[in-house]
Formats: sequence, structure tokens, C-alpha cells
Amino acid sequence: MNKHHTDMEVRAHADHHASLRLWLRLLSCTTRIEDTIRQRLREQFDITLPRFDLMAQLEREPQGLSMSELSRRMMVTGGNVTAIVDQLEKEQLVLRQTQVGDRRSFTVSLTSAGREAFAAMALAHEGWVVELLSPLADQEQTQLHQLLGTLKSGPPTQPKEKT
Amino acid sequence: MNKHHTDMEVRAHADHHASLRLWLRLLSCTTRIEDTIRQRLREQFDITLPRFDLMAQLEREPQGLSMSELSRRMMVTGGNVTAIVDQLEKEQLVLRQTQVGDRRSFTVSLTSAGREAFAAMALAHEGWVVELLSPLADQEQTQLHQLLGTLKSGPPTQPKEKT
DNA sequence: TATTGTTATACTCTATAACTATA
DNA sequence: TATAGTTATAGAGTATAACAATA
Repeated sequence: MNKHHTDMEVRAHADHHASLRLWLRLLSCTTRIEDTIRQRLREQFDITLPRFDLMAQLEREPQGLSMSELSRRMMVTGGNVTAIVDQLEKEQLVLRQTQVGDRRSFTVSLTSAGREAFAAMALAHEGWVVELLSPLADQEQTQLHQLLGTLKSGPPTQPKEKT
Repeated sequence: MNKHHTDMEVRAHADHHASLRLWLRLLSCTTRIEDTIRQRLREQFDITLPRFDLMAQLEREPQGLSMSELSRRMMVTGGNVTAIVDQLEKEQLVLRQTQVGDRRSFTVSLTSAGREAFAAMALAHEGWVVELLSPLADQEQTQLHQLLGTLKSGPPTQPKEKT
């Protein structure tokens, strides 16, 4: 088109629209996949995403986590963690154990039933993710992973530094 | 999306499938950006994302849209559209007009105050998006856009049109 | 009968803040 | 006083379903 006479302002404007289109596509792709996963978790395991996430946190830490540590890791406030742990405990998927040194605090961990249930859910979950990302070839997935890494952390050539 | 703010990437295990790591990174990046935009819209314009989205739909269709068309485009059920339009109409940002041919239906459109307010918000919004995507160079953004196009529509051997 | 839109209701997820028990 | 956790409440955001008016 007008490559030879590109005005910086025009180009900047066009780039802005390009970023906006990229963002809308990013949002649309992610939302579609997340909604599918949420719906399948609900239908097949009768579980919500935050509950799944909490169990995933516990699965990574077999020795258990305190309520406040769960709150910190899930980046939600304490009251919400209480509610989720209440539900999961009622279903005997997690367990509150009192601490020896500090009687204000609990250690929350998966029960064996919880570990078993989570293993089945995580397996299905991984299969769905593989399925939903399958339009991209392995090499494209690697490329996408790298680009998102840059988006997340800034470019590897210019890492965040204090100047 | 609404959404929890967990950094989902921490759920990744070394032995998880590469697709799962990709998905967690995709979700994490998108959620982080969306939460930032949602917060800024709230703080600076006292508006929610669904209300912003509804106004964006109307801005693209100056002749207006019916409630059911808004519902279809926003992919939420009719009752929700009624509630959002009620709020925006109370603030005189949008207008319901009765149809001539079908007295069941309304045409919803932006008022001039609504167009003005939306223009300011859209400008800020676009600036935020440019800022939040700025870790990626233009060429990387193009690459990402293409990869997400493939993810959305399936492989080029099985195209499905639409952007 | 079907469609457009509204109303009523409920559930999840979230935050804030007051509260209890313990440190 | 400070911290760990709970409870109470409120408000988005969503869905379903019953409903009224109109086609």
C-alpha cells in the first residue's frame, strides 16, 4: 500500500488497532476454552473451577497448606477460601488439621478420596486441553508458549532491570 | 471472565503435557490483562466490562440493535441484557425506541451523551491494551494474532472463515 | 403457537468488614 | 496489639423459567 510514505502517526494509529484486534482475539480464544472446561468440570465432576484450582494447589503440596497460604496463592480473600474449603471438607475431599504450634491455624490437605478424585479430574482436564488446543501443531504451540512468555515477562533481550 | 486471579501457571507440573502448560500460560496472561482493564474501567469511568461491551456493540451499529440481537452478540441471556440496558438508560447513555413494524421489539442505540462517553472510554481502553501488549514487538504481535487465528478456526486445511 | 422482552429467582465468585480465638 | 480464620453482607455476573404482549 503506502509503505514508502508511511507517516509515523498513521502507523502508530494502525498499530493500536492491531493491538486491539489481537487483544480481542486473545480474549475470545481464552474465554471460549475456559467456558468449555468450566462446563465440562461442572457436568462430569460437579465441581467449579475455583474448587478445582484449590485442590490443584493442595495436590502440589502433599504436606498441606494453611488457609492464609491458600488465600495468598489463589489471590482471593480469606472468606472465600473458608467457603471453598467448607464445601470440599463436607464432601470429604479435603481435611482441616489443627496445628501443633499455633492453635489459630489449620493445615488443609487432600484426603485420599480427594487425591483420587483430583487425579481423575486432572486427567480429564488435561485431555480437554489437548483437544481444545489441537488446531495448533506442536511446533505452533511451542511458538505460542514462547510469545506468551514474552508477553508475561517482557522480552528476553531486555529483561526487567533496575536502572 | 470474571474470574479468579490465580496465577494458573503455578499449577503446571514438569510431567504435565506441553499443551497444559501452554493453556495455563494463556489463561494467566489473559486473566491478568482483563483484570487490569476491568479495574481501570471501574476506577476511571465507573463502568463494568459488560456495560462497556454493550456500548461497544452499539457504537459499531449506529442504527441500533434489538435486545435479542444484543443478547446474541454478547452471548448472554436476555434477562441480563435487560438489566444492563436498564442501567445505561437510567444514566441516559442508551435509548430504547419502539419499532414501527413489531411492537414487541425495541431498537437500542447510544444517545449522543453515550457516544461521547464511549469515545473517551474506548480511547483510554485502546491505550491500556497497547500498553499491556507492549512487551511484544509489532512482528511478534502479528505472529501471535496468526497463531490465535489458527487456534480459533482450526488448521488452514479445514478453514472456517470469520475473524 | 412462536417470538420479544421482562421479571423473579438462584447460584457462583468476589470483596469488605466485623468478629472470635489465639499469639 | 497483631494474626488466623470465620461470619455476615453486598454486589457483579450469570443462568433458568414463568410470564405478558405481540406476531
